[in-house]
Amino acid sequence: MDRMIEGQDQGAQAASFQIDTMLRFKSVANFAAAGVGERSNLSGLLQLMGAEMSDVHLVADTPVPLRSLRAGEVLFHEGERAEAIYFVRVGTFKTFHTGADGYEQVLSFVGRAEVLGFDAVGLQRHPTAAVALENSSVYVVLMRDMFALSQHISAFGRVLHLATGCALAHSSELADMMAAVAAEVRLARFLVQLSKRMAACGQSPRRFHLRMSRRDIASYLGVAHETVSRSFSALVNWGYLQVNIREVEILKMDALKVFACSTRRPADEIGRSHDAFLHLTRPPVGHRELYNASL
Amino acid sequence: MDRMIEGQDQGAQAASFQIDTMLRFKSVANFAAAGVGERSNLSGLLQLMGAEMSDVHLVADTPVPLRSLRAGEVLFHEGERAEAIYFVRVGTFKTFHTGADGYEQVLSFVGRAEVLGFDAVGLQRHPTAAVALENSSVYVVLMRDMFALSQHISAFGRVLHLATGCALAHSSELADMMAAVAAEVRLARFLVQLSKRMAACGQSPRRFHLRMSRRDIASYLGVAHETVSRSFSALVNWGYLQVNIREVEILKMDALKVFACSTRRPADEIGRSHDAFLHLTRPPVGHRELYNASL
DNA sequence: CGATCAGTTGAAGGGTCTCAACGCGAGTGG
DNA sequence: CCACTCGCGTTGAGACCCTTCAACTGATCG
Repeated sequence: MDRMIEGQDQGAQAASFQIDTMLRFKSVANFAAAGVGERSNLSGLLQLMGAEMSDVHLVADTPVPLRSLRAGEVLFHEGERAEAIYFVRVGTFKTFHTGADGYEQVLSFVGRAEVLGFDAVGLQRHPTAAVALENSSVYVVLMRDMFALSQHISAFGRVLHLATGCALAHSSELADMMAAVAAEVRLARFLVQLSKRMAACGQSPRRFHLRMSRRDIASYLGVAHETVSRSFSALVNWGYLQVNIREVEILKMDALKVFACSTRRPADEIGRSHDAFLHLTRPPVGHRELYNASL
Repeated sequence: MDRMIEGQDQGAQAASFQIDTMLRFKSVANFAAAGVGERSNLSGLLQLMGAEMSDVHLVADTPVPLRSLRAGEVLFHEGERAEAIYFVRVGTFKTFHTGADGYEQVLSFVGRAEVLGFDAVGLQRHPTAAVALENSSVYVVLMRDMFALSQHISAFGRVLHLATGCALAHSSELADMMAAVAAEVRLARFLVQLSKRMAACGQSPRRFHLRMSRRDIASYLGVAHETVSRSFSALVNWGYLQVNIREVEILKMDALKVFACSTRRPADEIGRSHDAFLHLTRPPVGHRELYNASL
């Protein structure tokens, strides 16, 4: 709403956009000197993001730097000047916002073939931080190259739009998560969402390994980490899944999904199936009727 | 419905209460400058979004359809086929997701010069619905035109990227909102955020009119609507602001911002300790280090 | 082997949800 | 014009889930 374009290269502007893309990639050398490891090219990025092969071969030789991170390493800090956006090639990240009192609010978990740092576009600085949860590597696309690339290479423009659209959709899932008042429901939704994303990556949707700690999950879901632990125990007791520290196996996927759909009850809907007596560690479905809409 | 152009010109307000909405729009400087005269071409859109004039004049004659909506009217339904993205020219919208049981989760409030419906890019259908909270109008950019426009017209590409980046940043603010467990803090953050956005639109950040109902706010904040009401009362009692139904006036902006920063735990202690109302420096009881995770 | 951290579980207290009731304004139709 | 309805907003009271503090286990590490 205020300043927009002036951030990256206001002097350049329209004229610079006519410059050949390859020329602008001189900056790659600088980046490599700054500690970026091996180099890859645009075709790899586009394939990763699922672009059509017919589009890919045209631009196969455009270089794109790559950056590898160890578990716990920081990709970018909060408030840092935003110099690039990133596409996750392998690994997992968490993005978070640190409050004035030091409270760490996890905002998203980002996996393979997803974008990182795009929310810095339009601001000069990253509004969030990102750290690797495991050994990972990302494609690095400099901000000043982004506009040119998306204009000159249609495949990249499409990929970028798709990825940001998905990122936007993901962030609304976070709201869905927190919308559920009951902590067990939040956790169930989290697991269902995770399961879907595992499936999308070609991995098993029923049995997977959590990359994030209980504290991260707790922050993401907006509850205390003890509550996450208790919720895991509850879901196990009810037979939905099996848990061993960070190994999760979903035993009854359909039932879990149904359970995950329970939301705060709308004001106009009145649950009549009231049974005040079964409220202790019991039925997998239908317990705590107060929060479940009668199905 | 009592809708008014809140903000800097209180004098003109009282008189314009009874005047037809459209007439009032013409009388306000902002709208007059933006050109209410149905200039439905790309240059209007780009100006709205803050693009540089040097970029705008080059493409001034590309037509872009416009759509007007009355208060309560639906822009697009959830699950509907996504055919376009929208840029808000005038008015306010809410986007929301309807659960299987009918619970309506509000995901965002979208105002002037912001994007709507971009999360549908990549999916064929809108993952969320959008309805107008007041009489509004939007620029309509068809999906099939979007790629071409952003490739051939650099200004549009920039504007699109910036807008989506802002949308992403906004959605993370929602998480910040829900992260604060205390309901009063959530509401305080909501008001602070709203205040900033009003200021960004050139309107008064201290006194404004809420376009959304208590229920919408409640859904957005993830609490019951009664709790929102109680939280308003609490903030008023503590002297932070004055409220009359949907009219809000912030009395102590700095104190409110400080209060909004408190995470987790009794908003009580902070709010009630205003014996000496010079209580600006408040380390919010930092005993929440437990939530800091590894780095 | 202490030290530290992640994860689990228990007990107590408090904040929020739900269920009520009430006042208020707008739209409606007799 | 007025009674009526309906939705919005407020407030009170009780139930209950979550937070907090605490202790305990097991794993990793120097």
